[in-house]
Amino acid sequence: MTQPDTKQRILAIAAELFARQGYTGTTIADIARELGTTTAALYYHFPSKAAILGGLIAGPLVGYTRLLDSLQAGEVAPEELLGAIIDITAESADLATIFDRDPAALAMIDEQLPRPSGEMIAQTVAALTGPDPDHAALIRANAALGVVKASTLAAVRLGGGTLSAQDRAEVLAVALGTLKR
Amino acid sequence: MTQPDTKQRILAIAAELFARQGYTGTTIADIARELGTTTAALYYHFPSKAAILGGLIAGPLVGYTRLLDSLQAGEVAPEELLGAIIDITAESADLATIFDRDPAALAMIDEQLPRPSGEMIAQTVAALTGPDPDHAALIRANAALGVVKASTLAAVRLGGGTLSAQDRAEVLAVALGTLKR
DNA sequence: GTCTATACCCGGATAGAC
DNA sequence: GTCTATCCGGGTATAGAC
Repeated sequence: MTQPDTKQRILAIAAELFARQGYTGTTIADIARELGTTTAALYYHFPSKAAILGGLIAGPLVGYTRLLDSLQAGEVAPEELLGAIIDITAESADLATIFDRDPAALAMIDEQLPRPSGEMIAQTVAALTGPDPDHAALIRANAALGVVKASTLAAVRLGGGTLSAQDRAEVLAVALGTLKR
Repeated sequence: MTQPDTKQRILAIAAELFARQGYTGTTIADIARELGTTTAALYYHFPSKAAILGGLIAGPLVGYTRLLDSLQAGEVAPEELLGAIIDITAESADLATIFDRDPAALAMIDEQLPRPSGEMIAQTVAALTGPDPDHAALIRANAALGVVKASTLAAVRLGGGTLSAQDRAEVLAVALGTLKR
């Protein structure tokens, strides 16, 4: 009930501004203004701008990492995998938008990640294609991820910030459809 | 046969660097270094960095504008429309990547466009859904465009820079599949 | 924890000689 | 058409008082 601490407020403000204006397009001064303080005050809570972004991804990242680890363990049905990615995307739509739109931001924190982002994507594609994929299989796996990203974000926008169960089912059905010939 | 004039070389270099590092992530100095001159020399050929980007889009833009105008005229089958977009995307894959990844770049030249980019996209979606679309139709139209973007670029990458007829057919089939329930 | 003030750097752009 | 030199603005980050 109490006012969330300053650190959390900063993260909330940053999430919104980064999503709206992009990471590089948002200045420390922008965040400070919204926060009602000066830029110097920000540096008491975070050592750098990159650290703020790092604080934003920390949460969703563990979820996605866990998901990828479960791929290692055994077979995961595409339905389950895509569904999970849809949920992660919807829950952190702001964040997905940031990285979708600002590769510089991604490059900036790529080294801080447990695994480089490119590897995580490759791993996801591999899980969707199965072993020894041909061109068509790769195209379809990429299509499925493209669908998930594009239409989940579109659906969240249409739903005013949330993904309805109906829309989720629709997105999932479409994404699964791309995998089948 | 002769060495392409400097203006064209600059555009070629910029296209590659913008695609690799993003628009904001590429400096005038980067381009000049690759060109083998200084930054000042660049400004003899182009009045600004934005003008270089403007020079890059000029070509593909007329193609896409023509396509949208043909939508106005009469009915265009989704197959034809999506096929055309696939071709435009493949032909200017670098460019597509730039705008895919750097909305700041898009905003920067949005005013120079004959129509704002958002309007062009809305028009494209509308052509795919038909009149009075419901949520599902909108999701599927966005999915189709997401497929076209993501998997055309993936296929071009796989093909070492070109889109084979086979891959084109595959992408188109997948994209069309998302529109049907 | 927050302020004022400022250092520092980097990127875009210009002036003017050659 | 290209150079050297430089300006200018903005953005990150720091120093040190309060």
